Amino acid sequence: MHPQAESILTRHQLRKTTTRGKVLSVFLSREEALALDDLVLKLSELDRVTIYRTLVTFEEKGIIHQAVDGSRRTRYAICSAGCNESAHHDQHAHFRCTTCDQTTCLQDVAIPTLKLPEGYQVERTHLILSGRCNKCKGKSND
Amino acid sequence: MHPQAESILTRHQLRKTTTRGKVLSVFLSREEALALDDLVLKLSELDRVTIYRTLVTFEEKGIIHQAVDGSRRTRYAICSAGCNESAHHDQHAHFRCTTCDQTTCLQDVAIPTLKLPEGYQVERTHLILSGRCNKCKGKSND
DNA sequence: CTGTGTGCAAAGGGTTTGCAAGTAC
DNA sequence: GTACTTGCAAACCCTTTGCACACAG
Repeated sequence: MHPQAESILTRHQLRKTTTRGKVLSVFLSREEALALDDLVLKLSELDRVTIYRTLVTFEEKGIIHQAVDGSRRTRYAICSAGCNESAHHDQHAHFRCTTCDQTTCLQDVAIPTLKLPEGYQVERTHLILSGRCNKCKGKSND
Repeated sequence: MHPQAESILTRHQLRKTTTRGKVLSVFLSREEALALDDLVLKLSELDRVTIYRTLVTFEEKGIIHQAVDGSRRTRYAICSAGCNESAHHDQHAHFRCTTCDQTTCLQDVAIPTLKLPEGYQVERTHLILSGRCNKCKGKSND
């Protein structure tokens, strides 16, 4: 198992299983928000539901968090060092390509501080840009 | 039929049916982004699929647009005067209450202009605040 | 009268749960 | 050995499509 993956599992008091190691490695290797299907595709030897439950566990432990991207699928991104079960530091925007349906973390686009309206207790903020990514720019609209 | 609803249907060259009148009235009466279920609940005399298709038609004509809110349901909000089939002016944030699952249009919270990263062709921007609304603030976490 | 709209039935796509066998510790 | 994990089957929720009847223009 990837040493970084192992250390994450230890830190969060989770058993070091092959499945968890593999799922974590995928998250560690890319700056993308991944949907269940993405993982199933990359880890075809694993059962879909097992991956699903691994994601649920990781989310509960604060290892990953959901990244709202305006698509129908639930996507997850790995938490930064500052995240834990109760608080997440994911204050950057996400870009969703409507052509290839890939969601990228835009680490450089911070979510600006907003004048919050009264009467709302805001817990999370999501900033989503959607359109076409570099790869899909040239493609036709079909 | 609500005169404003009638004028909207005329303007978009749609037949003035009872269903469309009723659906439009609901949108005109509130500053909320509505999911199919919300409409089915309020218009229980109408068929679910009929309402669904009405929403599809309205969206195609640029009468309503989808409001991304991070929930599983597709929600729609009525377009402002400046909207049409191809361009939407929905540059305000949305607040989603994770307790009552209601989504409000925050007309006063404009989406700030962002320094867009290179290589992305951005078409739409969504800003979502989630947490608890005024009504749900006091409620327990269960 | 003709083409659009509506209702009912059923299929699709993604997520979630139940249960028994397998594995970390 | 025991509690946690995994795999397979199936339920669920919401959205979408097919088809026949109803209605606006």
